Amino acid sequence: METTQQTSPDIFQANCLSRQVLRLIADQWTPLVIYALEEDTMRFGQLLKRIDGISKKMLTQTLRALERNGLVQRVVYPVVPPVVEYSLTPLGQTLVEPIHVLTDWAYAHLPEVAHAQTTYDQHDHTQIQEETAFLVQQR
Amino acid sequence: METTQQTSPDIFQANCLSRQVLRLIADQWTPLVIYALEEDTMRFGQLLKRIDGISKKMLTQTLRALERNGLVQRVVYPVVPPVVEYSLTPLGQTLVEPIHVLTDWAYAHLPEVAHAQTTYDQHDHTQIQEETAFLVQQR
DNA sequence: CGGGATCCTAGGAGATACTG
DNA sequence: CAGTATCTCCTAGGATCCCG
Repeated sequence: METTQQTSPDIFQANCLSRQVLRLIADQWTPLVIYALEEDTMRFGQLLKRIDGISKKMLTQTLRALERNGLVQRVVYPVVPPVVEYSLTPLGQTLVEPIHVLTDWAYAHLPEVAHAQTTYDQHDHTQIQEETAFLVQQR
Repeated sequence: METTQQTSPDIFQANCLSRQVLRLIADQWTPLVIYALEEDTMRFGQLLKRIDGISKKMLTQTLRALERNGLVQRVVYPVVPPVVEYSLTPLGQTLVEPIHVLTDWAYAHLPEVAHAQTTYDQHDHTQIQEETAFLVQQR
C-alpha cells in the first residue's frame, strides 16, 4: 500500500513531500542566501562577496534552486555589461523568520555547543577502533 | 554601525563559529532525529525504523555528531543483547522549537513550492545545459 | 541488538577557462 | 558582469560483513 503523504505531514516517510521541501532549505548555503537577500535586493557579484567562502558554482546552483521553488526572483536587465538582480519573493520572505530562529539559536547556544565538543573530545570514546584494539582488555 | 563578529553573529564570515553550528543542524537527517527524539527516548533500532530511508551508517553518524555537540544523550545498558537509548539533552530540547518552525514552514508552504516548481519547469530554461546539449553538434 | 570497519560509487564542490 | 562548460578531486552515503 502506498503512503498518503499528502494528507498527513508525516515527515518520517521518505517519500513525503515536506521532507523534500525541508531538504531544499536545510543545506549549507540556502540560509545564508536568504539571510543576505533579506537585507536588500542584490546582484550576483554582491552576493558572491557578501557570502564569504561560497563559489560561483554553488551560488548559481543555490540561486537556481531557490528561484525554481519560488523563493527568489531573478531579474535580468538587458544592458551591457549584464545586470542581474536577485530578491526574495513574498513566499521567500516568509522563510526569513524561520531561518532567523535557526541562526539565532546557533549563535545563542554557541558556547554550550563548543563546551560540549570539548568535553566529548576529552572523554574516551576509543572503543576498540584502533588496530591496537586487541590489546584493550575490557575487564 | 557595524560590530565585530564577536559581538554580532556575522554568519557571512566563513570562519564564523555560528556558521559551523548552523551546518551542524542544517543537514538532511538532524532535524528528523531531533523530531523523533522529541516524542520520546528511543533506541537505535526504533530510530532506524521511525526515520524512513536513513541508513545505519547515517543514523550512527548523525547521532554521534549530536552527542558530541551536547544535543543528545546516549545511554548504554550493559545487558545482552545490548540496549542503547537516545534522548534529547536540555540543550537539545531548546532546538525542538526552531526545528518545528522550519518543518512547519515546509509543510505549510508545500503547495506554493510545488506550484512554483511546475511553473518554473514549464518555462523555457533550456539554455543548452541538459544532456540534450549533444544535439547542438548539428552539422 | 547496536554498532564499527571496509569497500565502493554517485554526486558534491572547487578551479579554471570561456562566452554574450 | 554573470554566468556556463569541463575537468578533477573529494566526501557523503549505501551495501556488506563482522564483532561484542
